[in-house]
Amino acid sequence: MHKRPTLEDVAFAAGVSKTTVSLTLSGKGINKIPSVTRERVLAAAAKLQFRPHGVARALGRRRADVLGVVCTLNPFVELAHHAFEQSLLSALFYQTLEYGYNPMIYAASPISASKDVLPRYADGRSDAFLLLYPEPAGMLMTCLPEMGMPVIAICRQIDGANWVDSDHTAGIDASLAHLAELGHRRIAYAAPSDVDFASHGRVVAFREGLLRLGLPVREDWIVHCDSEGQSDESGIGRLFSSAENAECPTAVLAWNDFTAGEVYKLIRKEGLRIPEDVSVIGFDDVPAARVASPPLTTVRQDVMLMAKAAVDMAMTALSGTASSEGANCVLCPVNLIIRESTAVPAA
Amino acid sequence: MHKRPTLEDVAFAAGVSKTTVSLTLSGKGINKIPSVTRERVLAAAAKLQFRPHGVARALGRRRADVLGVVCTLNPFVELAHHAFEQSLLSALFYQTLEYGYNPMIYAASPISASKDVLPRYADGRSDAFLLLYPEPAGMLMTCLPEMGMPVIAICRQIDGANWVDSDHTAGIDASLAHLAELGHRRIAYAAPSDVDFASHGRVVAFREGLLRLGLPVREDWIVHCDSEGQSDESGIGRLFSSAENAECPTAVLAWNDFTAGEVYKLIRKEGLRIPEDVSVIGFDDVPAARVASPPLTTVRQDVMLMAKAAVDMAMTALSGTASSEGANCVLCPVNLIIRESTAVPAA
DNA sequence: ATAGCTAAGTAAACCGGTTAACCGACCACT
DNA sequence: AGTGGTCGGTTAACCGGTTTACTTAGCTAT
Repeated sequence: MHKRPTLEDVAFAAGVSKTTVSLTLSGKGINKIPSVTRERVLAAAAKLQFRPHGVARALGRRRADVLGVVCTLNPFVELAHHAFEQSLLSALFYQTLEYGYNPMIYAASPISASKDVLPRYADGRSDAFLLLYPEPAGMLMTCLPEMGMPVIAICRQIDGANWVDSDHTAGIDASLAHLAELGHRRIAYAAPSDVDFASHGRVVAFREGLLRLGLPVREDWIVHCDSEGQSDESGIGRLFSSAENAECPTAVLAWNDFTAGEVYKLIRKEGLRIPEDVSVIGFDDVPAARVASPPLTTVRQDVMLMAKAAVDMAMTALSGTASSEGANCVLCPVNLIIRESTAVPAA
Repeated sequence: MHKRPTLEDVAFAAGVSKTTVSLTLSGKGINKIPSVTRERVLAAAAKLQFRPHGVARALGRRRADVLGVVCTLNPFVELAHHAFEQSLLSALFYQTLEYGYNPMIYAASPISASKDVLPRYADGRSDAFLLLYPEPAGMLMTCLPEMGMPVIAICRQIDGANWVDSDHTAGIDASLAHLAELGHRRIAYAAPSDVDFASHGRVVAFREGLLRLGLPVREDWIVHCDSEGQSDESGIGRLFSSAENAECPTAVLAWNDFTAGEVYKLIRKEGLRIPEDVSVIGFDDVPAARVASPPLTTVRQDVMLMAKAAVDMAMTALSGTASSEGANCVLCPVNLIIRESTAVPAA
């Protein structure tokens, strides 16, 4: 465990200068360093077990070969809520490594609210940033680009910025089309209470989709649905406790698979069956969707595709062709995975 | 987007030397720099929006404040298989960030087989490494410590090394005790075919646990069970196709929750019900276990606890107190989560 | 008066690479 | 003989911090 050898040690051992060693090992000296010297250097490097020091390298090249990945890591929220985000993270890691870069994790909120922590981000240790679910007007989305840091927003569409997202509208449309084809005409939407009904893409798409199908949009059927307990009053149970059965929805689109799980519970609490009485469709296609009972029909987001798009985008931005000025956007296709939570509605 | 200010710029603006600025900003100059100078420096730094360059800092201090996390990221394996690993990763990230360190991701196999990529690891960009499921005799486990890199093995108990793992034996014992209490006496074990029955802790604990309970160990009831399709011949189905019903197991311990899902399918293929005919217990408690049908009784590994132990261990190793020589080991407690996949066996 | 100490700060080396600029030798050509 | 070009390197600056060793002024103690 003696001190690690440096470029200079190798240079001395090979009887050449640091420059020659650097050029040889980096491959930049091709057609400048004759092979006889090359061999000498290589032999010396091998004998000393030389390994370039990554930090020094990064400093000299002004490039770290690292992609920052900013995400929310909250220990108080059940990990189950984050199954999709975790899959996406894994996919991002995979794609980043494919390019020979290493992903480095940064925490998003609530720290990012403070201006003091920004130095921890744009400090040269990462060449670009991938932001998962960034606040559109947040510190990071505004400050990092200002400092010349390429930034890619993931799962959030931000005007004027680079972003990658799934085509939520297509997913909702496919869900509605599937339900319509089965014969459903009374369709509700359930989302957690922190989702803004007025603005979010999925809810907007839901309304527009209904209209396009010639179905009425009932605002009282767009409801909040949180984890068990607090959902009774404002929640979904009310939809099905209507006196006249003809007034109940026959299908529910859920915000995501986790919400769909809550919907399952609440529907059953009303004594109804899935899918005989009510059909349910989720979003994301997390692993649990497949093993739910009944297996959940859901819109699958292709995390590997999204990850590849995001990392590609970062690499393009880093390659520094001036074209990197215009914002790049990618809307990834989604797939409706039809399982057993959807069926023809009861007569 | 003009060039980022450096220490020297701040020094010039404040009319002092680089050293003074560095000392002031790092806090090391306390009781050396009078507050009047301090204020001048701070004001200059604020005006210029100075942010120390992390890479330069790391080079100078010979410490990067980064923890390397080495894990397997294989795009060809369904992400569903990795739910537990993903949760553990998230927990590791969280705990690492808590210490003001950033996690950096490295790929494990199959790359790690080659000696050429080691430079990418021990190159000064990470101060220590957390290895998820490392090969006990692999390149990383042997080489990194040799180079003076602290290494923590996670989910794998390696002699002479630092490691953190769950108490698998306790988990198996709790499972067996639960089944025994319900009245089960014929218990099988199912694991994927890449698990070595002879050596792995869980299987060993299974055998020993049966003996301790006075139950017979039937090697033909310790079976392989892979994803659908290839499991028919060597698999679990055979256990239940025995002519005499009295010869069938009444309960199955599964390698993990994913395997338990396969077991569910195969048991049902034989026309048996869970838990009425056969009880099933998993391991890990991934999100899907809760929503399975029936909800799976399983041994929960406390990922946050494991992560904290691992990161603590890394920090201790980095703090450099000589005591870091002896290997540290932590066996984390687990909890049997009793749901609805276990019941009294049929008479 | 002078050695000795402290407070306040600085110069310069250092970390370990990358890279721009330069240099000497040798050869070819005019 | 002089000019220019290529080959095969080298020197030294640089990246942006940290840290060691040293300085200088002012004060005290003897």
